[in-house]
Amino acid sequence: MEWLKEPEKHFPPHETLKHFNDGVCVTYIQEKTELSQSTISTYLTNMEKCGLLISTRHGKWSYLKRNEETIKQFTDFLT
Amino acid sequence: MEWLKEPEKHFPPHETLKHFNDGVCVTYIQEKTELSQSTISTYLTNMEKCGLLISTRHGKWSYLKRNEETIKQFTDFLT
DNA sequence: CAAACATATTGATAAATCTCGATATATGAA
DNA sequence: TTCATATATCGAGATTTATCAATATGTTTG
Repeated sequence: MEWLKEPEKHFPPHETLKHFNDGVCVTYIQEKTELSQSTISTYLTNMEKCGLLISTRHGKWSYLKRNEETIKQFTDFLT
Repeated sequence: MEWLKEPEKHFPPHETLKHFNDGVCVTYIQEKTELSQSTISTYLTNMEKCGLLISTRHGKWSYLKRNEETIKQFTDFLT
C-alpha cells in the first residue's frame, strides 16, 4: 500500500505502458515483495475484493492501484 | 478501546472508587467482553506492554485506561 | 494469619493465517 | 493453432493466534 502511493519511486517503468495511471503490474509487486507468485496473486485479489485496491487489465497484465476512497473510509474508522 | 473512550457510558460505577479517572477494572471489562478471565487478563497486559493502555493498581483492582498519546502515534502511522 | 477475592501466568488445543508448489486459465505473439 | 508469458486457483504444511481451564500470585478483610 505504501509503495503504491508513489509507484514511480518504487517500481521500474513498464515495458509497454508508459504511465502508472492504473498502478503497477502483479509481477513487479511480486518481485519486490519476494513472495511467491501465487501468494501475491492471492493477496492482491483479496485486497481488491476488500475494496482496498483497484485492478485493471491491460492485455496480459493486471495493474493494481490504491482505492483511495475505501482506504480513507477504513483509516477514518480506525481513527 | 472504544468502550474506554467513555467508561461511564459502558460500565457500572465501581463499588469503592467513585470516578473513572484511571479507567475500568479488569473484571468489568471481562464481563462485558464475555471472554474468560485469563484471556482478558492476557490481552490487557499485552495492550499495556504495547503502550496502548495504562494500568493503575488500587488495592486489589487493576484499572485500565487508554493511553491517548501512543494511540495517536499509532493511528497517525496507520493513516 | 487464613479466607476470599482480583489478577496474572502456564500449558494446551482448535482455528486461522501465511506461504508455497503444482496446476489451471487467459492473452498476445509467432 | 501453438507457444510463451502473466495471472489465478487449489491443496497442503508450518506457523501464529485465540482462547480456555487450571493454577499461582497478590491484596484486603475478618
